[in-house]
Amino acid sequence: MPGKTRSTAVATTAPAQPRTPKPRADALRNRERIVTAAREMFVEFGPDVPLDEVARRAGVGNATLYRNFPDRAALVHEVVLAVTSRTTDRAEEATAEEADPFAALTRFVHAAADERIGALCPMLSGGFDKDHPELLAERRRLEEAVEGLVARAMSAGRLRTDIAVGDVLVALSQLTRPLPGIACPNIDRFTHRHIQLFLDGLEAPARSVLPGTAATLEDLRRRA
Amino acid sequence: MPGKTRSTAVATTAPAQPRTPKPRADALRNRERIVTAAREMFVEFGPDVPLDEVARRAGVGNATLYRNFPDRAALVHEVVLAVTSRTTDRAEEATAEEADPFAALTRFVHAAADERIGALCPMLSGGFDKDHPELLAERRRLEEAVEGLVARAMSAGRLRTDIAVGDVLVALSQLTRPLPGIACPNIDRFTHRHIQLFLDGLEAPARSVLPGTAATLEDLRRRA
Amino acid sequence: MPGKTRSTAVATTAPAQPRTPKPRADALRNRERIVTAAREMFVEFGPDVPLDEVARRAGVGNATLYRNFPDRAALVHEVVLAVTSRTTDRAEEATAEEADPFAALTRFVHAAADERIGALCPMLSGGFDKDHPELLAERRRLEEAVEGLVARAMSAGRLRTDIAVGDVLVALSQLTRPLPGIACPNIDRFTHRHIQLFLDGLEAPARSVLPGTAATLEDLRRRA
Amino acid sequence: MPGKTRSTAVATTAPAQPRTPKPRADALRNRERIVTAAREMFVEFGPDVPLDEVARRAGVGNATLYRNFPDRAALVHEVVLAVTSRTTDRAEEATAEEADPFAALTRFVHAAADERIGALCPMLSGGFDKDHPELLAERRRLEEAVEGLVARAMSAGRLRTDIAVGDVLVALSQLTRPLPGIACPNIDRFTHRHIQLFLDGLEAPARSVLPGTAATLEDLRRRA
DNA sequence: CATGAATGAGTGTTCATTCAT
DNA sequence: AATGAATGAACACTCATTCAT
Repeated sequence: MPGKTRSTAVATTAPAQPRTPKPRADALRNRERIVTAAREMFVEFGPDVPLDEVARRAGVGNATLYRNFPDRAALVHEVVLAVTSRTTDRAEEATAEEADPFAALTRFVHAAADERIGALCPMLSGGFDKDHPELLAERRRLEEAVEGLVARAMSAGRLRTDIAVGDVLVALSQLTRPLPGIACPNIDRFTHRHIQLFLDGLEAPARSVLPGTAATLEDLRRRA
Repeated sequence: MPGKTRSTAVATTAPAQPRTPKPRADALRNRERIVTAAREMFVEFGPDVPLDEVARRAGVGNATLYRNFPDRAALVHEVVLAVTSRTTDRAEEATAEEADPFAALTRFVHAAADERIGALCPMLSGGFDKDHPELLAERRRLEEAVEGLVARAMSAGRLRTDIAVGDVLVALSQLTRPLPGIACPNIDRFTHRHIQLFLDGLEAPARSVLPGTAATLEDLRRRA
Repeated sequence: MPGKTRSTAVATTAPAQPRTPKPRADALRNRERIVTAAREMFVEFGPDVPLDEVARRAGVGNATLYRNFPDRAALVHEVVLAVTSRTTDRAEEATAEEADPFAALTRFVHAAADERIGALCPMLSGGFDKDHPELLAERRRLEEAVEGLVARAMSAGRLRTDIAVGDVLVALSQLTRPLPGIACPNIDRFTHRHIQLFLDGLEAPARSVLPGTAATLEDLRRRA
Repeated sequence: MPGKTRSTAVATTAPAQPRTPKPRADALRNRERIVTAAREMFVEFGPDVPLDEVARRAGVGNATLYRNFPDRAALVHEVVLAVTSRTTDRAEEATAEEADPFAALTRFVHAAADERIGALCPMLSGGFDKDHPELLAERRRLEEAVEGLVARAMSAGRLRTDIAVGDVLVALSQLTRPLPGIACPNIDRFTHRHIQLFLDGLEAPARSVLPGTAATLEDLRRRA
């Protein structure tokens, strides 16, 4: 069921709240522009970009940004949510549209790179709540989707069996992680190569014995 | 000839220099402590740590740090140099001490991870001179050493032939790149797994056709 | 046409500029207060006063100062512009209102002292662009005005002919130059005496042969 | 009796002090070099030059400077003393060697400019004791010498009678005051012209009525 | 509701002065 | 006695966040 992209975060707690009269069209557009600008700039310059710059790129005043996201953590939260959601969409698409299980995994991995999943890494640093329920839910949705891809590929005997979804997602994130201040087009030239090499290493039969133990996404959260 | 670690930049090679009277023991020790502290903290918190914190960790006043390194760029420069040098040493050790070519490469890659080669990535962002002659020389030394490892493994038919030294070093750096604000021991639990998966993907015979073209270290420099 | 005081640099000449929406009243007032405070403090303590102190005297936060003037040079620039402009106004007033040519020059010279023209001297030292077009234009306006005063006095045979406008302005600036850290009222007690002595020396007929050659304002700029 | 230059400040209180064994030749030379360097750099860059730079120009370590002059005030004190003393020497020379009283005054004034008497102005700002007995004595010596020049020129009817020694010295100092950061040779091209104009204004008969009252050097001290 | 302006706290860097060799 | 190194306090400037229009 692909394409089930999350809607705005604040909107949906109770649908029948008379005190939030009307989310005014342009206000929503502003909010969206801010998130988009933030995602781009976090990718390009790291998660420490001056928020005033984000506001400028979004074409709004800085105070508008702060009205929508009370502090940097809130904005990071939203961007993480958005990237996770879009990545999950890619996983679901790959699941739905690729017949071959390993081809599905491969397609997802490269698509996730294009979604800048690597940008999540540096964003997880700062003091923002990685255990926020909303985030947890989204992460679980992602994990489930990728879990499906992994399980199917394993069942088909195409994937080595000593790895888990956490391994895929962490390595993938690291390999696609942007270098702050570096224009992205250039780095892409290499990342898809490296992702592919990594995929080749994931393929069955295993060519080595891996140290440590396979990782889930929750392991990752606990790492912090 | 392993272990040829670079000594400090200022250290006089010729003892008979009348104009550099005496490099005073404690001053050198201080300089060394600063570089060490900086390396640790750059790895742990990223290259934007307050220099005052670095000074505190090194146990010196902030001005002492500035006496030795006029600005942040100079300190980053020195740390990059140090990490590069130590990594090269590991490459030379592996070359000298491992008979099997692929085992040598494997040993080097894991050793480089322990040297935190990934810490170089975020350090390359800021405004510091990536083309400094000293750095260039050291980078060339590293490239040559790894080039040797790669060539030998290829000749032995153990390494796929559509990759180059740049692919190894970039992917390696990315995979071992620290998450700012995250204690390292935890991350290590995973990185060596992922490095190994990547190595498995490098092994001959190639399991896929790679997109793009193989990369040298100079390609990387030019990416910026 | 006296009294044509320069207005603020940003002030829009054409009222129909859609992209500079509204110069907000209080912001302009703040800007003006900063310039005034800076002028006073530069005169009193020299051009090296902590900008935080200037901000405090202006009754604004330091960041407000930096918002209006990105660095010290920008603030100096504005103050130099203001002092030059006000001095020019005095010259034009004297020209317009005094019938006797030498009386006009005399009046201007004493008025320029009261405008603290001497404060310009120390401000010309630091690294700020003395050739900025805006400054150049204003300096030319001043030079022209004083040139008029000098020429008229010379034509009337009241001024010795071996001097030029640069001599007047430089000597005047030097004689009225403030002593950093000294309250101004005291120094005034003497400066007008010395200015007068200098004027007496300027009067025709010349009582000596001057060394060197007469100076224009551009000579002065080139001195730096 | 010209040439009676003051000897070093600290040396001569009592010649037979057993606890100050021997002022070691090189130590004295160092002290002298420091004062000379300081005089030059105060003139060239103002009295705020980093003392480390002064030490470097003097060719000694910074600590040597601090051994001789416990703080900046002490160094300024010494330089003021030296300049005052040398200026006095010029006054005494002019008195002794010039027959014509006004020629003597003229010669002195130009000579004082060459001694950079103007450098005293900015040095009087900082927190240093202008009433130090040593300084007071030297200032009195200068005042007496110039008083003599002025009195003689007045008696001869060559000097207007509504001025005093303070007027001469203050205006002279101001007119020859260096612009920090500006090479001196250039400024000289103008100063001697302006001094001459001022002298012409001093000449009898007076061409105007001066405001305020004539000033002594002690008036100047009190200004602060 | 949206904005530009204001703010204070934080960081990089310099310098006068003291300390250890 | 002389030196290079060390230090903390000061200042310039930036940025997240709040306020007034």
